[in-house]
Amino acid sequence: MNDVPSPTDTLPAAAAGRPEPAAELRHDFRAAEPRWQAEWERRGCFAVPDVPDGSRPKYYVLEMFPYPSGKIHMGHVRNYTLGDVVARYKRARGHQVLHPMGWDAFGLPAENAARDRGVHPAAWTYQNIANMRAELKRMGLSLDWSREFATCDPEYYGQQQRLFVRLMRAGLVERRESWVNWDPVDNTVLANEQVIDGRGWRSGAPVEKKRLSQWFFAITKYAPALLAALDDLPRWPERVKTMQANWIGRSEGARVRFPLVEPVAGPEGRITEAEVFTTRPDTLFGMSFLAVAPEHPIAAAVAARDPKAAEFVAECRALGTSEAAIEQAEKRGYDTGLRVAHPFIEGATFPVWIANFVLMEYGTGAIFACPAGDQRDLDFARKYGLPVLPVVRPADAGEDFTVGDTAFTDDGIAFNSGFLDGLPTAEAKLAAIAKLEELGAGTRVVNWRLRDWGVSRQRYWGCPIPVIHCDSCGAVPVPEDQLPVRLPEDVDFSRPGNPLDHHPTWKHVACPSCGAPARRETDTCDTFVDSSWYFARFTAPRAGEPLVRAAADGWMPVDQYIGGIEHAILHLLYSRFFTRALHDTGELAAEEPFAGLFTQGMVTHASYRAADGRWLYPAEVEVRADGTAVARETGKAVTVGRGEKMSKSKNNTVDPGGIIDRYGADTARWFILSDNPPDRDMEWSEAGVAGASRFTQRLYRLVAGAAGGLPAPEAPLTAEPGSAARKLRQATHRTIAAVTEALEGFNFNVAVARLYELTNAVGEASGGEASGDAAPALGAARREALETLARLSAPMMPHLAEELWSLLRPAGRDGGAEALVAELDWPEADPALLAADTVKLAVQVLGKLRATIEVPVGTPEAEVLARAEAEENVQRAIDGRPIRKRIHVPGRIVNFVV
RNA sequence: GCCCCCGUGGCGGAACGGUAGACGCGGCGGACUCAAAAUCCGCGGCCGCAAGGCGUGGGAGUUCGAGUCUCCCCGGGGGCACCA
Repeated sequence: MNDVPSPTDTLPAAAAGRPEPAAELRHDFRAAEPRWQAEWERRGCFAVPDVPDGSRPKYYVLEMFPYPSGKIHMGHVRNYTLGDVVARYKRARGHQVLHPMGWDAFGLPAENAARDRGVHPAAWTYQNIANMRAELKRMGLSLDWSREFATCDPEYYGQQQRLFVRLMRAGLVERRESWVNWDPVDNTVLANEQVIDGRGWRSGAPVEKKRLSQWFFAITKYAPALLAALDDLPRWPERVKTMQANWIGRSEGARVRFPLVEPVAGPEGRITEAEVFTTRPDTLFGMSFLAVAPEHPIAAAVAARDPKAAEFVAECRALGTSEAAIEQAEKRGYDTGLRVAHPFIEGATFPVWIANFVLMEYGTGAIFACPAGDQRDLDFARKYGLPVLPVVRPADAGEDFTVGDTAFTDDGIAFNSGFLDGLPTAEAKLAAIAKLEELGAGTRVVNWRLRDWGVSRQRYWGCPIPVIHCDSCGAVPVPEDQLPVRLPEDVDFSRPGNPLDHHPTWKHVACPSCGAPARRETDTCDTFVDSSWYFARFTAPRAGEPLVRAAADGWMPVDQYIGGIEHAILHLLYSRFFTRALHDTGELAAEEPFAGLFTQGMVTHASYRAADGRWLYPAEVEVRADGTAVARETGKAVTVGRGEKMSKSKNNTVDPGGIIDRYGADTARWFILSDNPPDRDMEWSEAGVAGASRFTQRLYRLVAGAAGGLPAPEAPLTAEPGSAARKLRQATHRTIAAVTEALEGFNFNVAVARLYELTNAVGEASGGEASGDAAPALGAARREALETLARLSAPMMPHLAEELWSLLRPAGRDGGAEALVAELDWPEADPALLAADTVKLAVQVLGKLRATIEVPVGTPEAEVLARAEAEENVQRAIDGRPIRKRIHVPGRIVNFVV
């Protein structure tokens, strides 16, 4: 990688031809890191049983498992470092910690590799996994690797097929024909969640509408539960919950039936009425027209007999998916000539239009329009000269209230509305619904934006849907004793379309039910299905059943889940649904998969773009002192982008492997944690890593230089009040408390800062060496401080922590009996040492700082106030005025009000 | 358009309603060195010689006291979006 300086100036210094001062005081991470990784492995520090044994409270830490693209990137490093801090900390706090790793291994890139390079998807995927596993292992993560699996293992997807047929039997999987989002580049269907701004989430191609037979998971059955349960997830970020709530999209209103004055012949029989969904039944008296979506059966019925209508519908469909339509969003309509009767106004009828702004997917695909109360309806009415009758006025407006080009959409008072006149909006809604129900013209309903989850994908490299289509028996689930339905290995990727469908023999099978010739389902599952239950599978990854109750119920839910915000909706919502479905089919007890969720920020890096649009590598650019930059080759100015997400296309990636080669895993981990709060985007910088590296060396030197001269570990910790030893002990114990609090709150950057402070304090305490009786006490205090540093930094820099610990407790070196830091409990802060002996108080006059005084803790208030008042600056600020009030917050502040 | 989050030194960022800027990066000065690197020591919000004054996007408010709480505005980021 070009922006990683060459390794010639790296450690050890001797390699670069420099003198190597005090070699024994240089931390050689290249030797130490693999050594400690091997020792953790040898001692089985991170392995746990399938069923938590109850000796300690369980804690399940999980990071979103990676897609095996071939190399780990900095986002992975950040993700897994954050998780490892939590895992190691919780382990030290006495929990039995499950911390597994696996691979989200199905997906289109493997098929693309097969097509472009002639490698089989399985070979490509497993090779990538091998590469990435080796990279991850170098990070020193405290993982139970014995639980590793890939979703493309037949042992995994076979169990998933088992779940599929069980969910099918439970009525949670359905096959039906529907309009689907078709990605013309990837040649497959996309879920609604995978369409972003009208384009496929992977290919970026404009999505087309197609009508196909598809498999659906009945996520809508869980819409109310998925929404309500968000309130019971206190350890989830608010914004993720908000995004999910918006996506589920609950709205209260009414369904209203409008009888057609003359019924029409639709494609599936006579249509006698139009049903609409509305959230504003209180505005029914302001109705101007009724509008249906171009895909609505009434539109189809009209189009069948009216060529102009047919033309309009065809135009809408063509435009419906193009970019232009999405951006322009011009409201257009066609008057069908049909009319509907009004439920409240005897004898009144209104025209029925086909309108391009009405969505077939939402509500009933038809609306009644009250232009005075809805901007879109108003725009439409003005364009086509339809009437506009205001029926809701602002509370402070009179009966003469009118609407111009802006609809009044707020709540107000009903008028021009018969029996609703004078009612505030909330009451008017209730009254209108009551009347509709009384007349049999409508009902109160709750409408949901969420659609069922279409999981069929016309791809090869995915979990085959375990169904067989039989002409007489229909869609028959594959019997469980015939699972897994394995992917065939001899497939042709050169032809477009679904390779499974092209396979000469694979799909031809006998019907499991009647034995007649039948066809295998050739669609595979959306890969989001694979990631919707992997967290539960980790609890018993080799079992012959999808889940083992004792294991799943023992470990689930995941106590702390960590990953990127980009999965706020898709993966997290699907997993929540799947967990509920598995709960309802008796597979596990948990109803929610993730009790705690943490969303990390991106890793960004500066980027450089030349005037011709080419992205330059950092090495091709000269950055000037004022922050501007020029291309080395041409001398022309380049645009400097601060903090852009690392991306190969922008040439601003940094390869984690190179960083670990040069600085070691601990330095990379430490920098990533220290830079900023983990939920924000962080900017990767060479200077920052170098600074982190300096600290690891400094800490090592501090411990290695002191270790030989320290008293034995058993030496008594005694320290006279006011002595240097006591001050150091207080700093140590305050650091324990502060780091603990910071780790609990995910404020890892603050934990790092506290460790810097303690390191500084130990360095200072060794400056003026104590003499006589004080020397042993200070020595013991220094041992305590250094041992504490090793133990508190272990979650973040686990290898260095072991190295330091082994210097301080040499019995553990090279496989000795001494415990490793990874096996130790978390240090306890001694409450008696948390408070200093004296405290500095700020003295304010009228809230402005005028002096600080230092008083012994516990000084009587009267004495504190007297000393504060006596300060010269305080007297000057008071300026002879009488003091009206004296405020004293012990240990914090004194404020005089004059 | 609706909803959410965020605005603090040159930079990343600290701060139970209680001394704003901890800690780090960069910078400056010094020591060591023939010199450099590494290391160590010191300085460091702004204005001012100083005394002092001003400072957490802007404006009001609550409070003895506001970066923190309330309201309005400005700016940045994100999510949803012809959602009836």
